[in-house]
Amino acid sequence: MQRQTPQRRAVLAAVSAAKAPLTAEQVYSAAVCAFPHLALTTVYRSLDAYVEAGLMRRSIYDDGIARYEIAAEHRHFLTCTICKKSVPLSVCPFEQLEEQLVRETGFQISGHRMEFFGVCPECAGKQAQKKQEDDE
Amino acid sequence: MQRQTPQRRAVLAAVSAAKAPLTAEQVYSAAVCAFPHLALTTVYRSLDAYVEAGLMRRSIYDDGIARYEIAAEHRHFLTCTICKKSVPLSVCPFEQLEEQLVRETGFQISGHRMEFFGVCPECAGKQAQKKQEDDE
DNA sequence: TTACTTGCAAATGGTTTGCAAAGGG
DNA sequence: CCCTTTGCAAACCATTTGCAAGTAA
Repeated sequence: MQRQTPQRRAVLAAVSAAKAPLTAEQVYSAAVCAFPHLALTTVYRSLDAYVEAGLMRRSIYDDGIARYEIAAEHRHFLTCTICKKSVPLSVCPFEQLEEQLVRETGFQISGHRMEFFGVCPECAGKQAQKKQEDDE
Repeated sequence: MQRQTPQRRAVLAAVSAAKAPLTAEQVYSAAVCAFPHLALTTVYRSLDAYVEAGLMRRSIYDDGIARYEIAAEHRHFLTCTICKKSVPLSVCPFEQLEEQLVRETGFQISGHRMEFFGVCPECAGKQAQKKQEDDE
């Protein structure tokens, strides 16, 4: 993270504006409006630079695709295993647990990730509907 | 998961014997001894079949590579961000939190994943040592 | 017998890298 | 000016897929 460029500003703006973690492709789509000549490669390198600088966090989801978000925004999500929709959670009850882990393992804990998986109300409704149709 | 084959038995045995989640490559290495003509593709397909059947769980780590483990073994890990070593945790204090999430979101929760990141005692020691050398 | 499985080889696709040109400080 | 950054194209590499031959039930 040594230099400011319009490309990096566009990338940062895109990630900052998002209300959920974005894929590199999504960042590209959002940033290309602000900087039309942008290359996807540059998005990857800018994101890496921001992660390296500690400004963003990178998580690889179960689909194998990485998402990026502002590091300061410490959030957890509840993800529907059917439609992949994510609901951000407000709670993060782990400070206490982290202290305990430090005592037990000697690690200097720098972060954590937690994700719940399940079926959201809409998908559950559709499944029930489908099952009923199949039974007829 | 419709048929039993020596290949699948070898794959299941490898994952069962492991004390930590394995990559497909690692499963292959372990299973090839029991079944020398095994193909990596077959390992992937067998693992998929077991995951589909609910017998195994698949998680993609931050290096982008998937690990497989027996689904019944519900465990969390503490991972060193420097040497990547993982320490399995004994605790899983989330049943209560899951209930709360069901009430708040209406999701039918089927699972979760939680991972802590930090620096293990050895890496911290090496870092301190290196810093001291740099200062001289 | 007859689907399901396997092995091989090739394709896929998100991500990374080499290199010459562009541009920030 | 120097060194980082960019864009393009090509490489990477874990994983997936097509297909013909093999095999469990």
